[in-house]
Amino acid sequence: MPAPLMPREQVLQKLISEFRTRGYDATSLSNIATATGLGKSSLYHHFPGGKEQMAADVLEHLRQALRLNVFGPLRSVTPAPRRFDQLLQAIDTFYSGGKDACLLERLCASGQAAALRRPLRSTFNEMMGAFEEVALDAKLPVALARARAEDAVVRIEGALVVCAGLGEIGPFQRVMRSLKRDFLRSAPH
Amino acid sequence: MPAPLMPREQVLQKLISEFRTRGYDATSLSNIATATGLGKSSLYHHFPGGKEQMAADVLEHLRQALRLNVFGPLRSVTPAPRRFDQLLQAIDTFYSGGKDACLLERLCASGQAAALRRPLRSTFNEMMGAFEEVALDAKLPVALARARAEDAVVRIEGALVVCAGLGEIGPFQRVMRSLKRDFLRSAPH
DNA sequence: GTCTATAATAGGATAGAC
DNA sequence: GTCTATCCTATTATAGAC
Repeated sequence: MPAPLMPREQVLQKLISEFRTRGYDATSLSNIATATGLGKSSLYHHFPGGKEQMAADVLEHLRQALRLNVFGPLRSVTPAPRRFDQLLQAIDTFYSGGKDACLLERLCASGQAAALRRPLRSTFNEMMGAFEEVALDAKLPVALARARAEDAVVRIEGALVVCAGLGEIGPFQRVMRSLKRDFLRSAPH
Repeated sequence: MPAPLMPREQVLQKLISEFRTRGYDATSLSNIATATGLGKSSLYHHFPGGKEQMAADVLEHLRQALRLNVFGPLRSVTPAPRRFDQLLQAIDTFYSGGKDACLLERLCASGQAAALRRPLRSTFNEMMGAFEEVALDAKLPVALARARAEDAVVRIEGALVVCAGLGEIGPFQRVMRSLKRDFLRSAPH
């Protein structure tokens, strides 16, 4: 029983990276084998359900990572404006300033979208929930907080798509700046 | 030499429809054969370059369709506000009110993204250009017109992604309403 | 837990008749 | 311009040794 070449955590990271750059359907097991340095049989040891399960596990792992690294700052006792900056900073890092695509979007655009309906839905909801929570903490009225949270996620996802299409990171950076400036404003947007 | 079962225009429509719903990489030639009612060999007659060429041709065709049906209203002599409403209406129809995905986004998320770099880039630019043109016509300052145009496309693309993820059309509809209300406003957003 | 095979299938693509 | 039949390759997936 040889020792693991790579901890599961790291395998999942590689999977996410592959899916984000190539897209889910365009990523073959051979691609994954190369990226991880593992043979196909080893991959089936980790993911008995094959590629389909990789998608599901990777999505679940992403949710945990988001809770830990991105939505985490929200639970602290730091005042809302400071926490919001941390949230934006984490998101900026997460997407490499607009260079990397969103895994959720890649999975939505894949043949697995139907099978991943529920986890996709709740991950998007969690993401919007995180923004809404900070907005509420900053004393924004509930309706406004909810609307702004949805708009923030919409803009982030859209900026990543447009950046991917243009091959530029400008749109993402401008969205981030705009959010930083206006998201918590109590005045009309 | 049998008569064509389906005009090329219609074949391209079916292709677009397949790619939008299943994603490019998840759509097989068999899927396409079924959807069009054509055999694989017939498909290769129309697209000698195979699936790769289908993506390229479909993208080029979309550009034409956008110019004709979506950006078309811009060239008319109708006053800017009226033309903007027409633009939004065309976009709403084009995406079936948020139910259908964006082909551009699907192609960006596919294995063909690299090969389609240029046409993808210029189609996005054309899309933003259309918005910018109406904004300029409504006497918005150039910098503001450009910023709002980018933001409009970002929001539309993002809303479609979020709608796909949630399985709801609410976000898209709210983006459309928001654009209709604020896009041409000369005051600070 | 990883490997080297190998199976089984599906995918993209072509040939040639009509 | 379409069809049937076929080819080739890549892909997912499995078996079994270590």
